[in-house]
Amino acid sequence: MPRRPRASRGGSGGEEVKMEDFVESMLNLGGGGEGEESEEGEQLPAADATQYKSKNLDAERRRRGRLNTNILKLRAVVPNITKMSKESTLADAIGHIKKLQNQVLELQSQLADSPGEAWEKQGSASCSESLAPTDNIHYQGQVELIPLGSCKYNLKIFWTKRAGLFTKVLEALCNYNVQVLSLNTITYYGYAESFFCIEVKGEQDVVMVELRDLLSSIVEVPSI
Amino acid sequence: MPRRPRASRGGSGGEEVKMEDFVESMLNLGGGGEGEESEEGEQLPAADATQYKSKNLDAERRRRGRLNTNILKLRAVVPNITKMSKESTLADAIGHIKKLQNQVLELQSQLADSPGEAWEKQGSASCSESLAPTDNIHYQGQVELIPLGSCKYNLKIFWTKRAGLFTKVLEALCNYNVQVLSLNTITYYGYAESFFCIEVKGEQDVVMVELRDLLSSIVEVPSI
DNA sequence: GGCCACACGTGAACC
DNA sequence: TGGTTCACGTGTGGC
Repeated sequence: MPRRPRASRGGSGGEEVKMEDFVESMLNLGGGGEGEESEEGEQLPAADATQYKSKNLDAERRRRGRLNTNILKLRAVVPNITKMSKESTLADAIGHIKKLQNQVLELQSQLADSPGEAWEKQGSASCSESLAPTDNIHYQGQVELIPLGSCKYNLKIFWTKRAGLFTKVLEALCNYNVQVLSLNTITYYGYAESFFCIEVKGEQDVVMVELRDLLSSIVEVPSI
Repeated sequence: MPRRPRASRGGSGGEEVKMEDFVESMLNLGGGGEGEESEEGEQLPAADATQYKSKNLDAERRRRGRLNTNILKLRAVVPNITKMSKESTLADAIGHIKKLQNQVLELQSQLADSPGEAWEKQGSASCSESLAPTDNIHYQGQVELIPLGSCKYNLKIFWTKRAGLFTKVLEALCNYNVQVLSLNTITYYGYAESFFCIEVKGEQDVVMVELRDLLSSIVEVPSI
């Protein structure tokens, strides 16, 4: 029963070919080499010796091909692959995403020239320029999250006042198990700017970027 | 043939459970429901009617479980998932990794370019300083609730800063379905005073006094 | 020969 | 209704 030949996993003899959707090319065998291995024909008493392909045989083949192609592409963008297997490829991708997100956060904080100790000293005058570091994502820097120390962050939010908006921000902070160490809010006509000094307890891992994006989606002006 | 039930993909009725290696828990069925469907026993002429589990049945089950767990974890760290499917999850992860890498590159270049340029970036400058404390406010009525109009109140809270205290206040406000219209907080060494302008939605009935008492019990100093 | 990772075909559930 | 996605059990090749 000639199965599809395996793609010679790297393992010890690391080949590291620039494999790019070559799986698709492997699927081009069409309907050529079919109709053999006539054994145990039991399902239907039709005269043909073939296996009565089960309605979605090639569709499933194609789906598997696409999935494997995506895994290969994923393996191509992740720098350090530990083991040449699907499972570890996914695990490495997860770790890489987390590392990249933390790196972005750290770089943004460095770029924002955060006067960290001035803010941590609660009570002293604090002056900050809320600047949009990069208009990288769709929101224009209305939320900034700047790491301070171990689990502490400065959180700056600039918004236009709307009904129930601050409540949603509070709910988001509650849901992410965030302790608010201090908060300063200034409000002027129609606008408000809040400066949180927050602390997170457990594995903050990557959830801080999630929290930042969530807050951004909350305070961003609704698309007119 | 009772297969494993499917995990009710999000799609329209999005549930968004915090799924974390719940796949592993689903794999704990062990070797319980086996031994049925005795049809076409052709492989070995043993007397038992069971299917002669092919030596690596549960190993394969475990492998599938690990792989699905990793896909779920991957879906957890990627912010915007388009479709709740394995293939698009991997595709989104690939796109997200590429975007993050470009973002890191851009941030690094911006950081390396001119360190003093951050001040010239666009953005509304804001400056806030906390007031000098007039250290004569020792009123033990730490919570004041002043009705303003229909459903609006002024809420003044004075407290000594403690860990997690403000979070509890926020939770209390959330639980009482309170909309925060505006908030000003001033903090000085060890103390903070917050001025909420809040609004309650539905039948506020008597709950406002409940809320005030709850807040008082939260912010009151622990009896030494 | 056991273990591990994989590809395969298939029934079933969901649009 | 098909089309699509999924889990399942199994065969097989490489350590």
